[in-house]
Amino acid sequence: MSVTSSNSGNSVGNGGNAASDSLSVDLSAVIVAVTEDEPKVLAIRSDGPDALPSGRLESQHTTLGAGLRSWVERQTGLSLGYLEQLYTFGDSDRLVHGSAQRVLSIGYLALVREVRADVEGSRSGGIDAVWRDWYRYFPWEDWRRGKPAIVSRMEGQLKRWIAAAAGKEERQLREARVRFAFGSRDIPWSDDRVLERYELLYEAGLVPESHRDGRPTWAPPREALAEGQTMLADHRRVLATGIARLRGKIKYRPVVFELMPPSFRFLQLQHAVEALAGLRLHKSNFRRLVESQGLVEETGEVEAGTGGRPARLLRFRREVLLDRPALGRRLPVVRRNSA
Amino acid sequence: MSVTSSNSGNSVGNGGNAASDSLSVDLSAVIVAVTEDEPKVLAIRSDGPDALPSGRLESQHTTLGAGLRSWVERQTGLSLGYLEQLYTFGDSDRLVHGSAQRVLSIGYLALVREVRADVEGSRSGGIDAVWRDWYRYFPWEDWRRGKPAIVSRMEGQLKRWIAAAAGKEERQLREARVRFAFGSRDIPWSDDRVLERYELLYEAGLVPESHRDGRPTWAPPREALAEGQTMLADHRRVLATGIARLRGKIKYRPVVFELMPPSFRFLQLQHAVEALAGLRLHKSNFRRLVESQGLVEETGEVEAGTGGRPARLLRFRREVLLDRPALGRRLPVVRRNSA
DNA sequence: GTTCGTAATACTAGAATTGAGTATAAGGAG
DNA sequence: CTCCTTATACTCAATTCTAGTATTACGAAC
Repeated sequence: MSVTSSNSGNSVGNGGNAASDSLSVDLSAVIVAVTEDEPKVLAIRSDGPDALPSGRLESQHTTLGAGLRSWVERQTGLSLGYLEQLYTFGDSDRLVHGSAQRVLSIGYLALVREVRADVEGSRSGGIDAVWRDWYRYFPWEDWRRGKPAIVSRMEGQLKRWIAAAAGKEERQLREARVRFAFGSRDIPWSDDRVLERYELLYEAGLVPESHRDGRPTWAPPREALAEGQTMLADHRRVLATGIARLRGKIKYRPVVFELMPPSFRFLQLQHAVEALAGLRLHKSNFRRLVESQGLVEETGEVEAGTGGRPARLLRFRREVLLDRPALGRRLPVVRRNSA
Repeated sequence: MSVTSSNSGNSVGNGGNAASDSLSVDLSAVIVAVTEDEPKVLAIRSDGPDALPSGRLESQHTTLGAGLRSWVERQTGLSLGYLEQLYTFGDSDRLVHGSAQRVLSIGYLALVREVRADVEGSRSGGIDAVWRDWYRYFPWEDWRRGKPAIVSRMEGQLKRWIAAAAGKEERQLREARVRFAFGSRDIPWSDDRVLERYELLYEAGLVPESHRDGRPTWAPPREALAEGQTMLADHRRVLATGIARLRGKIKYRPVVFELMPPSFRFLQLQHAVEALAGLRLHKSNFRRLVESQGLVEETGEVEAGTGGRPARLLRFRREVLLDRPALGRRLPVVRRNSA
């Protein structure tokens, strides 16, 4: 069955070759948890670089998301809570060898409530899945303890990449992109430009993947910067997309709670957000923000033994999931009359 | 080549059938323009219902987006400016007949600067492409002249759908979903929940598509509500996704300018945003918002003959595209010291 | 050639939200 | 009992929003 009966004859790409020359579709998942104030992602370990959990799409399930869910559950024993489609990656210039086969990969972001002990290092189904701190792959993204040293080193390298541009125009473009992604005097560093930063490093040849794919726009001195662990194929790019999306989303949707245990302390919540955003937050203002939105309620219990005054325990008010207005209103909508 | 060499044996869906049982991938595009203060979408006209421009993916181009671009340009003569991937639709429960073949469809959102006269009604390449006011497909989304009558009618129907729920729990869930999507006393109607509203109407059988697919959860009285024009297959769902994304995006990224002519008046800009958002905006506050962000600059010219005092013409400051900080900062980040 | 409708632009009082703290309470360890 | 640590409560100034009003300047109708 062809979806657009009216123009099913039109193809993307010049319609030379017939039906489809060997196309395969993978699903891959960025599965995130927060354990002890550190952001974790589920990775598949092997002799080569780590990979994200992924597998071939088959026509078993009615919904793409449902398919991913049941497959992850079977393979890892994890029950995914929140699940969201990220992006479909299909650029054939990112393939290791320009094989005739195009691989589409549909990336998903999943949030799970807590790391279950039996997953850590388990090999159910022959898969060796481990929880990894995601800053292992993106050390430059963690600003909780101030600007990481690696960022300064990168900035130096990027400056050379800018200087190495072909013409003046290209040079200015590169400079603007770097300033946008990494910040500058007037532009603050923004936590959710994870993908932009990674793409820039890829283009500048500062990340092993781009050499492997054979397409850096510039070769840095010697292996100037291989910091941050590589992943298989374009998985790091998918992960960057996931982190960016999550960082963007916590700002206007109560998704953090998908990562919290059923009851938690305020500071615990704050640390979780900080872990994800890679930033430190202002304590009392964060508290006010959460309280003013009615996102949590007290369980009635307190937790002592955390080294200070005992904290009241909180739980997420599930109701708000269906109530919460977008919260990021920006346009000045007319409320009553007037123009 | 298999992307995850470490676990290439694992497939989504139980690994019964081999490689792939006939999978085809389409690209489809929601191409938006604003003409004379009305939001337009490019539709393919035929004897059946309208369709979105779409075509089979082939392995010609290195990038999915580039493929879509060149194909649309060839077919319609339109040069797409802004292009963004929307979502990959692959739910096989939305297919007209449960054929064995699964169709994935990767939706894109494109913004074009202005309706070129030669496209209106042109049939370049045998395609009959027309610009349609998008409220033709979603009449309930236009609140610029207050709450549309159709919304009140829908609310009545939805109330019955709620009442027809199986158990108490299902009933409450339905109610919460309706309140979330359509607003209520305490929850304001939110312009960007276009998809949620459409999905709800689909489930409640208030939209012809759901009967066609044979899966309404409830049959409304007689053809109670067939308002808003249908589209082919799930194209209206794709369009809803596109509108929702665009409405969400104009709030924190300067994308409207992609739809404006090179120079324009303030009120013109405001009307464009209003057309997209389906809402009226507060004039002076909108002006302040735009000005305070340095999004525009005066061209030096004025435009008379608009019925009132002549307006200074503006142009978009392209620089901000690379500068603008996210603008929707929400988290209370620590700026200096302190905790 | 004055008057009226409409649009453009300027200005503003008051409310609400934020940023950045300080002050106080209440455990546990030594 | 004193100190360290964390929790919770309050505060104050700066900024940004809301909802206006006021003024300027055309074009058209009379």
